[in-house]
Amino acid sequence: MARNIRIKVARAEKDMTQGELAARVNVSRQTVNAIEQGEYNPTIKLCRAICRVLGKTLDELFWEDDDEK
Amino acid sequence: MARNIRIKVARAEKDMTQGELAARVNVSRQTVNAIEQGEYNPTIKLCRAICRVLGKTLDELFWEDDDEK
DNA sequence: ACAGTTTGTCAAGCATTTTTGACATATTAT
DNA sequence: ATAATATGTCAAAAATGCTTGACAAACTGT
Repeated sequence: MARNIRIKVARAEKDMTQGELAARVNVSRQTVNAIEQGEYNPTIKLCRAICRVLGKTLDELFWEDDDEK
Repeated sequence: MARNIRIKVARAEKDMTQGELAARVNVSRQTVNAIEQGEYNPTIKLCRAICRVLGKTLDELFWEDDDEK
């Protein structure tokens, strides 16, 4: 699964740590880390929450052209 | 959780049944039905697969302004 | 009215996300 | 160099997406 560098960048733009983002979207820090590392697929609900906090759209943060898997 | 009428519409535009869409994205028909009924949150991977088959973007099919939850 | 297809729904079980707690490494500032 | 914060990672358990099989209700065409 692909690492999601875009979340990391968007987080940097907001000067936010993984822990802060995790708190804002009500998940554990490990979950945010795992998503950035591309270790598993979050639910659409969590993706939307992350987008709202980071001020981005689903397409900007979570679209991928290549069929994973 | 909100019913997703947009998938139903996009499916109709492609003249595709729930069963056909399910086969194309490798999930069960019940899963597609449950998503349209808004009964649970699919993973982002499944959302992307649905978007590719229906020729839509994540924002078009899966964005929601109101915080569900 | 009838047959065939599509959709909605239920329940039990399997698969994977997510949590919790913990620890090592990396980074930043003093 | 030291302390403090941030990140990466592991393992076991909890939560929830998803499957399978089945059946009723709704829709379509003949």
